[in-house]
Amino acid sequence: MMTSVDTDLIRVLADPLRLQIVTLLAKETLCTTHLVEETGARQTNLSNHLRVLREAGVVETEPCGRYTYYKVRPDVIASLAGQFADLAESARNAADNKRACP
Amino acid sequence: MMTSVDTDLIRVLADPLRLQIVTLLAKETLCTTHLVEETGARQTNLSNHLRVLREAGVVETEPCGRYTYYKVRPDVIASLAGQFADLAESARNAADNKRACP
DNA sequence: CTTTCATATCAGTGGTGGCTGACACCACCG
DNA sequence: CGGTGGTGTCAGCCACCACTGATATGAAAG
Repeated sequence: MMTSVDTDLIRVLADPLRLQIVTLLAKETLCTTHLVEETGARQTNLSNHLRVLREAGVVETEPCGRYTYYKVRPDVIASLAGQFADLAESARNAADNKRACP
Repeated sequence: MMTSVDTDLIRVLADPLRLQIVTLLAKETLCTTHLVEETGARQTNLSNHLRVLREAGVVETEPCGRYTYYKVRPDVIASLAGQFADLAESARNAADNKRACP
């Protein structure tokens, strides 16, 4: 039981556009051009967010000619899911574990 | 397979202090005074964050005399864990699902 | 080699959100 | 009842982050 969630990772995913990117990449591997079409955001904006996701280890790149493909790393997302699952499990057990009034 | 995560809920948990509050409350039910001692933050600051957590449905209050006890709602955290688990599952299946270059 | 296109990087800027101090409210206790 | 202590609310300030435009890089096409 760890009951400690990686704050930095959550902060990375807390942005609407970044979460949309991850959701899209979770369905299929895409390159930046596809993401521009899907999200409607500017290329520069997407590139910045992709850099954040890359540095956080959420996505990984795969050059293909002059295109760059992005894919999510499932283990990172699964790890986060596990951390929240542990937190929920801990919360269930702590329901009647109440500290006395001071 | 939903593959859509609640952005607002993540944004609520993306704050370090709020996540610390949730982590503490996942271990035992506490009142505001305890949280002030544990986190070292000002009472006003904590009250503001607790309001955000309350409005997001992450925690619920239980008045006890002139104290107010807070506890986390495990099902909310569990739901979030499930959403991330679905996302990770979707990402695993999408590993070789690559869209053609434009 | 030059052009073109995809992508990344950088500096500047505006808006959102967190922290704080002052104040209001409510429950206990003398 | 009045005092005390716990808690919530509000307005203001400040910092951080997302978005943008300009620019650099790098690879294919002609």
